Amino acid sequence: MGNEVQEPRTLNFAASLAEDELVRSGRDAHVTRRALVRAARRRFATEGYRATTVRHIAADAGVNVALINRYFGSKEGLFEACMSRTVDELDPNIRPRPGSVDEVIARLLTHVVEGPNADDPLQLLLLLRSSGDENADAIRRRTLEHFTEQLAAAAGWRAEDAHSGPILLRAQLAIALMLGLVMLRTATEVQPLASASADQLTEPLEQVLRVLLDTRD
Amino acid sequence: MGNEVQEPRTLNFAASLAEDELVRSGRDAHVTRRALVRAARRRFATEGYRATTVRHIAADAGVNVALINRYFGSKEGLFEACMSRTVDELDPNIRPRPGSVDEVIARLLTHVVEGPNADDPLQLLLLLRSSGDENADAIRRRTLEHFTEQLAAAAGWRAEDAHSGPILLRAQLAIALMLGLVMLRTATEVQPLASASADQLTEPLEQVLRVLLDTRD
Amino acid sequence: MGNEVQEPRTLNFAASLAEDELVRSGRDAHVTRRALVRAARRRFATEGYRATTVRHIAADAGVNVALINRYFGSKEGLFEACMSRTVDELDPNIRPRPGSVDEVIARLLTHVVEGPNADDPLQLLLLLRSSGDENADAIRRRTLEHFTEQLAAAAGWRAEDAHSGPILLRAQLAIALMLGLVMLRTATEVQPLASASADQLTEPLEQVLRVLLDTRD
Amino acid sequence: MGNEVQEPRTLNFAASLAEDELVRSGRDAHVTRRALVRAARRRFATEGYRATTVRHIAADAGVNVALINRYFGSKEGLFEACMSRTVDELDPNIRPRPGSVDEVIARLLTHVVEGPNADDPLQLLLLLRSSGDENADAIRRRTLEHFTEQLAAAAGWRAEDAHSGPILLRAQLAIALMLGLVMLRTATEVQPLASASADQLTEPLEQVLRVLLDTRD
DNA sequence: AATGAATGAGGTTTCATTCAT
DNA sequence: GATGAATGAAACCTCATTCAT
Repeated sequence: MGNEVQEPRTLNFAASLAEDELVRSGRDAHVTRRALVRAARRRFATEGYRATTVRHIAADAGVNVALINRYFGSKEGLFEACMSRTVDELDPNIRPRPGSVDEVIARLLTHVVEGPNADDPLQLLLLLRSSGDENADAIRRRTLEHFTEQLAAAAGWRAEDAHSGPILLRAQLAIALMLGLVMLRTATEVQPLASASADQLTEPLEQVLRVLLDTRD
Repeated sequence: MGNEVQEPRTLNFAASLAEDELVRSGRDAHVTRRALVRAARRRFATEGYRATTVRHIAADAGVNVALINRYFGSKEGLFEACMSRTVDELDPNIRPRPGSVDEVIARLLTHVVEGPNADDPLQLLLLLRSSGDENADAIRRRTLEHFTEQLAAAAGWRAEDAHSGPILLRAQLAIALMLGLVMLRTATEVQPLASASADQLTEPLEQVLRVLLDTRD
Repeated sequence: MGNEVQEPRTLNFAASLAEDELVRSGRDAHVTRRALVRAARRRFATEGYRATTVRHIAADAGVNVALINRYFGSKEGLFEACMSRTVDELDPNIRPRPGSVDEVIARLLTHVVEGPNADDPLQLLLLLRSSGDENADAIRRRTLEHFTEQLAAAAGWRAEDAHSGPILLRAQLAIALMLGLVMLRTATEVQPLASASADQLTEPLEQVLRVLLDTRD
Repeated sequence: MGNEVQEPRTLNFAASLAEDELVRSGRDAHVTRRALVRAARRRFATEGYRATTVRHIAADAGVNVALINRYFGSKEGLFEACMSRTVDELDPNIRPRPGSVDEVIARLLTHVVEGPNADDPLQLLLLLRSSGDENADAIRRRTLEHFTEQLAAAAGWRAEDAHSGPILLRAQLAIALMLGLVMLRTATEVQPLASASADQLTEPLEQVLRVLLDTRD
């Protein structure tokens, strides 16, 4: 009564959670935690930290609000948890593996424009969202810089090579492009980008990324 | 824990306002309004709509909080005013003028990386910040799309030419890059991008923008 | 801008002020004071003290808000002035004059249901409105009691006659009826009372008042 | 001067609440809601909507202010709840039952001057208080008109009888009298009405009501 | 382990009032 | 004498959090 939680306009948060996490049988701390993190990540990424209320998150996850404090101590604690999990999931994807620059670019594109998991691009957005929490923000910044180095490394950057400085910057520009792209597609939903297909995006993006990252002559 | 309004760590908002606006002579509505819009734009752009409090804005501008409501009706009204002013100032800069694509690119770079006015890049960020206010958000989206078309037009796009669809998308990718870039430099302040000089950025950016926008064979 | 004063739904306050008081030539303290009191009385009577804002009053009177404080010290001071003026204007009307009870009743009816001046009934309402101001409220109560005694006197009440106590009570019931009537007609605007004509009201009211006040056997 | 919230001088709000509602056992939403409605009704009725602050209501009820919003959404929501409850409690009392006009009059008198529950008369006052809330005000007016018809029906009024129009008006005059009476006794507390006993009031009131409502020749 | 009631801090806004011009 | 800018107090409301069950 006078208490309803108004739903956002464009994303149905709860609906997109895996069913086994939303419809929980009742008492399983582990499952509850995961459901909360998942719900929180979507909200934080798309709406920002301050605009996200813990009640929304709890409602999305289908659990009681008080559990957020019980499990994560505070809203900021939950944000940190989201960030850490994002980092954990991101890390294996960006680790430079044997393979040419082309392969790195392909992996990046997959993650950003045609991820099988719809949450993949959202994880990137989380790296832009500040919570004001010192700890989380430190993680956030460190992750972005780490990400930059990984990408640069795949493009031939060597920390000990003073000459390769520009590569770092170029890698970061690539990241800037990806972040801007996801932002416009997901949070801002501006056309025609928001409804562009993976096919339409692949060509120009590949071109740009190659210009930035491919240093072979 | 968690609830105090923390002062931003990296930007000294009030200090960076033009002195003639901070040290206000006293009673001049016009000056006060401008001081408020300036202060608000910085806050909104760097911290987002929700995280920004009217008290902070007023403090930055050196005036009483109530004046925000007096002059702009509400926080949302102030946001709209910021947006409108941004649109007004942005528009002449992005209008396609006689000149090659190169010139457009040059103007864009100037605005983003070496603007004489330190607030220039911030204006772009406003275009990413949602306020929840229907009106302002509509303006925001429309501006982004208008911006896209202007940029595309400079690159040879013609609305009536069905074949030039991809150009629109490419122009928007250029915008995504610019927005991501400003975001990382200004709000996130990630290294090495945040402290990169205009010189360092110009070359790779020019290259990328030309790949995206220059359709001459 | 964002500053408009919204007008009430049913009464056009400013419009009903005498023209010579609204369209003031400029600088005449006396006229300004009267315009303010008139405007204030309407607002206070119909909307209550707290719901009335000094800005509305000033707008109705067509003068600057600050003048209220200049002339009356405060909102409460203005309320007191309204009350006093109401008392002054009411007093001669209720003074028992030579004549039978019938005449008193006739005068009362005239004042309440067919006053030539549309503001007459409103003055009564003011006697119900509390401002929280000690002074004004004392005046208010005293006036009501004085009013009661005057009416009772006309009906044959003598202060020194212990037996005539009930007459006082009956007179006050008559006042209660008048106040309730004006309230329902003016502030609440409930049908069919609000749109009943003087003709329709006269008969039943006369009957009731005679029952209450006419003690002749 | 002027701005402090002054405590009412004559009614001790909290003290007059039933003890079981003030000394709340602790955590029972149902009890809390009722305590809030009770406290609110007293304040709204005696001081009016605008002059009543939610803090006062919460203090009277002995609970935290935020609960008003939790349970009723807003101050206006609480007002609506008060109104609805008043309507519900009033309705059975005014429904015309088999019996003569005399009986209706007796019931009315009981409610107004010798109600076993001291809050009974206050409920009537709520019908006079406007909140500015469209919804509540519509209910308010409708209730008054419904009340009029019920009373008129008991006095022989038939909707389909064109000749009985005056009865409606007479019934409404009876209501006006009751409202004015309660107003003067409760909110204004003017003497001698305020301290008159039920006995003293019964005779004149009965007389008047019979004149208004008894249409038997 | 989980729930829902309750709290307190802080946000936006309104408004009477005072200050300069 | 009059105006409009500016102020500070307080009102309503939201929300993260804690308390009892």
